[in-house]
Amino acid sequence: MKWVYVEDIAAYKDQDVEIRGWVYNKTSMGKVRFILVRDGTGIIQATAFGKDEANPLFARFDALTQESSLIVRGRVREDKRAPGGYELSLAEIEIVQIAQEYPSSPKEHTTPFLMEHRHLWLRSRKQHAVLQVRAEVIRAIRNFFDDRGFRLMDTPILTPSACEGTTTLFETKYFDQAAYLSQSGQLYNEATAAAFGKVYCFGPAFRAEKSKTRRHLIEFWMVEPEVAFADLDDTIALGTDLILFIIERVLSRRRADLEALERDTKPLEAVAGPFPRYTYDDIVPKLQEKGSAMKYGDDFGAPEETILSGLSADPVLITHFPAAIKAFYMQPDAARPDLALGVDFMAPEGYGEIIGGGQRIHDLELLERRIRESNLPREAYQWYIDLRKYGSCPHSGFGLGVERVVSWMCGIKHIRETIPFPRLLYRIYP
RNA sequence: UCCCCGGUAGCUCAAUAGGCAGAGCGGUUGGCUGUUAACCAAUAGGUUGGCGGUUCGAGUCCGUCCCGGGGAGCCA
Repeated sequence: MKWVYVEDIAAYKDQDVEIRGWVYNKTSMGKVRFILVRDGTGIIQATAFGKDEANPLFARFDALTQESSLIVRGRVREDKRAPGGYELSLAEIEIVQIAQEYPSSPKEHTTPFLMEHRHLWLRSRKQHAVLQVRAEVIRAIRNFFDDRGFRLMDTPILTPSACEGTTTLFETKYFDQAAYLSQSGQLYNEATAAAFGKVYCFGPAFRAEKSKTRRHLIEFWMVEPEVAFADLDDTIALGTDLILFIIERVLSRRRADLEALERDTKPLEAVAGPFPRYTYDDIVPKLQEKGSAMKYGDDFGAPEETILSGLSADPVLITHFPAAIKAFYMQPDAARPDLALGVDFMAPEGYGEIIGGGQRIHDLELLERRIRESNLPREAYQWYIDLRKYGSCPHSGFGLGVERVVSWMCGIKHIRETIPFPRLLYRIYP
């Protein structure tokens, strides 16, 4: 008998098939029995009628517990009463393992309990839907760059020096020396971009910050493109195209998952581009008008992100930040050297910053000066400085946080549900 | 790191003013031919997060520690 998956079941109407999976739930009415069988791709109801105690089918049915693994065989039948439109008329149950008493029921649970059982929580409908969307977002990102001639250049996770402040880095041993878990592949991207023109890296980033918010993970995934000879406007255009592409893919391919999450898709459908664009100088008075207490020269806090989120149905772009609050490698504006040619993309609906990027310094002397002013160890950056000696050119790129985009697509409140095993400030288990 | 909240049965929660620790779900047993978190009946299930204190008596009050949750700050 053919082993099939629930997501393909419609193709097997009125045929005998085999499904391998787990008991999502079961119920019995005396002479009619139902098993909701979950196989990883979907859930189908298997039904059996009768009350023949000699029939091993019924004895096996009775033995099943929640999340027991099993193989069911039977005929696929169209039935309007069944969710999904199809159910399986049971001919045979083969028990693979009887699950011990399952710690969670299909009823309500608190966040600490669910997080403690994250390895099992993944089996539930909503978590399944979120992670399907995540997989789609990642696939969309890879397709987007691969189809546009970008080369995937993996950057190291173990790095020899602090790229930014050491307080935000995880330190580990590298034989006899110290090493740090990468916060970003960007500096290495600048090297590969000079070798391949258009590159991207895609991997985990680690931050040892004691951030305890719904928008931060200690370990998160980031895609970072870098393009040689591209300026700030080029990188804004690229980021805009990427976001529109991701939304289109999720809407066209994961609509059923968005429905399972009760995500109102209208705000996603409304995102069109080009995205509204403000300079830092323009946006600060606007924020102050709307009640923000920030002063010129401050970075955005949570209240500012909320106001920015409400300005448009599209993501809102902020450019030309004061150089003092941005990273050392940001290219200053030619006309206003106190401003950096950086851009932040703020997602609508309160999902915060999803892209941060900009143009990098390509002038040797300027970069050396900025490294000195930032009190960074010159030796550690020698290779990075070299890039400005040998065929330097203007270049730009950005980083997009995968989990924040997935949160936004799914319309879920907390970023911890957008990755199978979130690393949080007070949680590293499971 | 700071502010706020919480920890009682496997889970979700009750327990007047300090006075016998309970219910629903889940488990088990039985019943029921269309259930979707079924329903009906019965039944088992407890070191009230740890330590110390006040009291005739502490789940409840006090101290302290631990573990979580919400928010702020921090945050290429």
